[in-house]
Amino acid sequence: MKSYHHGNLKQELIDCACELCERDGYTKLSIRSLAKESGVSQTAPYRHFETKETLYASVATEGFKKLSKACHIDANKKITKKDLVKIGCNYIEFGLKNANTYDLMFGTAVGNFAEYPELLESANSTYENMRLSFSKLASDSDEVIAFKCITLWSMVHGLVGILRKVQVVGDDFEEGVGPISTASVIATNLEDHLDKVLTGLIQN
Amino acid sequence: MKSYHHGNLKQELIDCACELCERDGYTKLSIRSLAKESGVSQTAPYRHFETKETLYASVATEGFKKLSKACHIDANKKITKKDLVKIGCNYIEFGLKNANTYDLMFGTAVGNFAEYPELLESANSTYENMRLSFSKLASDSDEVIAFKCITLWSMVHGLVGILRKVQVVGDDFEEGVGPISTASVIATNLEDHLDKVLTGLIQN
DNA sequence: AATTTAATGTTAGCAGTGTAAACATGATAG
DNA sequence: CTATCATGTTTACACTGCTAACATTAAATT
Repeated sequence: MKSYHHGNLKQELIDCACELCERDGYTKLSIRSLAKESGVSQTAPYRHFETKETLYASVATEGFKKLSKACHIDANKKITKKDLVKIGCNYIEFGLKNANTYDLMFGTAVGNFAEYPELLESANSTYENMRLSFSKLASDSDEVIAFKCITLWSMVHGLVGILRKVQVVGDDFEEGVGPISTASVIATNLEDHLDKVLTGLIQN
Repeated sequence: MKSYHHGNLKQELIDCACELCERDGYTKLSIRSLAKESGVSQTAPYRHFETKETLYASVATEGFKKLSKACHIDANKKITKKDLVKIGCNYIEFGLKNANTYDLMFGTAVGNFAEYPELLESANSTYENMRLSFSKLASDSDEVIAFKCITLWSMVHGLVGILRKVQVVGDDFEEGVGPISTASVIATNLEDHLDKVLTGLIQN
């Protein structure tokens, strides 16, 4: 004897969308199938999400919260280079393990973050977290800190993209020198790799 | 008096798709609208592209050819660090100026490159180009060369992603330290930035 | 040269999508 | 108790990818 009003539809839709997005990719997600999954009429979701993009924004927001948590470091203790390497590793791990959600967060599915305050907030806070960690590593100027932060971010972001893509590019054309084996070497030695690059970054 | 057979439909569809993809993003592209644009019936494209993904693959292939050209360096002359910086800059410029096509090339729209030989070929050749340039810079082992190549690639790939994304994240929350202004500093000093990172990379 | 075959195009139609409009229900505020 | 408003439903439209059956014409075979 189900009641006319669902009671918790919005949250249930978001949760369900997060799962399906991660499982099948956001392109496979449809509002209608989502509604059916929650046992509700096809257009019920529109009472909670103006458009599909709004739903995407909610999923992306959840994603940034998780990413933020994965890259968070205890603010009290002293920060070392090793900690930043850890942050980078955790970031990459998140990107690889939540690849489909990551696409939603950094792709073009959500056009303008500014239209979704919660998304903007969660994305900015992810950045701010990383920035704070850098600020505790050395007594650089704010500009230098921000610069290093963006550099690390683009580095790990790029690695997520390339490590994923390379799996899909097919076999190596030369033994041990092709992109796949090289990428897998990097992937299995992520810490070393990030350490090297960070060392160069920090000392300049 | 148009004839029943178009004569050059496949190429015209690809050209048109490339334009529309770049203008509106590949998600806005539909086979039907593409057919209409070429003055042909809705299902005519299916004689040349098994599925929409096949069409995507063709557009992506064109993209890699252009990227390859943009990152190509005369094989005869001696290669210096400056040349590699130039390659990186050209890569990033391509990614920013052809953002929507770039999404198609590096996103998940085309699942498995191996299913599309031409795409695989053009993507691998882009990598191979970059690898060759590195091999002429110093007498490293093949493994080291490949490693440096993947590292540069992921670096510039990441910068493309972050530089684009940051435009969308909204205003800085602190004067001059937010991601936007920092990213724009990097963007307007790309050469310096890449030079710094490459220096660290090459010397280790 | 005539005829078969294969490539390329069309028509009709299915199942699925996002979304808007009009209406129904029921929780809550007055 | 009643009016309001958030939430859900029904219906409908225009669009999509794609398939099957059929039409036309270019190319290959006899």
